Amino acid sequence: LVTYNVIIGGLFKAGLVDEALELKKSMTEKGLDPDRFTYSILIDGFCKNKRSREAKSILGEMYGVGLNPDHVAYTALIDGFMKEGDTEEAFRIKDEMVARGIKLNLISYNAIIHGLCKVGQTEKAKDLLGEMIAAGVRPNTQTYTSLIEGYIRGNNTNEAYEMLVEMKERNLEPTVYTCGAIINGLCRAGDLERANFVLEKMIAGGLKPNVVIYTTLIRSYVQGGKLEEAIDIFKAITKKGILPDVFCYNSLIIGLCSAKRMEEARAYLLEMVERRLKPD
RNA sequence: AGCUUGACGAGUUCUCCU
Repeated sequence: LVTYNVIIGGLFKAGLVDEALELKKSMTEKGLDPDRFTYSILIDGFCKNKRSREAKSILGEMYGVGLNPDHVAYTALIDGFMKEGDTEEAFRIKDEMVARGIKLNLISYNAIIHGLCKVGQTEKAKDLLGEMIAAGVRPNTQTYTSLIEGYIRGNNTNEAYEMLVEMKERNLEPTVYTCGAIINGLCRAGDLERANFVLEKMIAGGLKPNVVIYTTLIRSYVQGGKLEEAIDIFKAITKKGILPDVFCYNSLIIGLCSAKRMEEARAYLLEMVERRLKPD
């Protein structure tokens, strides 16, 4: 049974939905009944393949065979609808879950909060933060990072800062992700000065900026027409041993191309191929 | 030394600026 579950999960991850369902059918034919894990894998599998509707019908099937979906099954489904942008349906599932006496945990709340922040409903996400705290579920760094990102994307710097403060009050330390979200927000607001300030702060605080952070800055310099600075960062990080990824190369190449510096752009293209990166 | 069948795992590029 465990073997089947693992393989079904693997097929879903590879996008082979039909094959996964085939395998589920054949296990039933062999007299092996899918268990609660199998069903959660199916639900999550459909969701990850953007087929949350079908995932929901699996939930019905579970009840049909007398298995009670647990918080994992419900959370997977909620996350699926959230990722498809159907927040209404996600909330209906959440209500159903609560009505059946299943409590939301940290992961469930994070899925909802992250989804809301992504679609710009950060205020509603903040309400859920309140709800989870009231329910005795402790938010973690990831919870606050989602909220900070949401506020910063909505140009609500004050609220974003407020979240950062609240996070620290709970003894939660910002991570590279948190700083990345903040730097990205500042860059998009055109405030490179403060973005660099945050960068300094994070280094001073013992966090190591990664390619993602530097790509954010490179892109921002490129957009601001400061191509030389962008190239400098690129060279500096390569020297530090940080390997530029496709995103990073693309950002720089875009800058060079718009400045009609095609020779250099071509050189970077060759360099990325040499590094076994696949230009997209 | 081994994150050991299932859920959030978060931040960065482009698609001619909608």
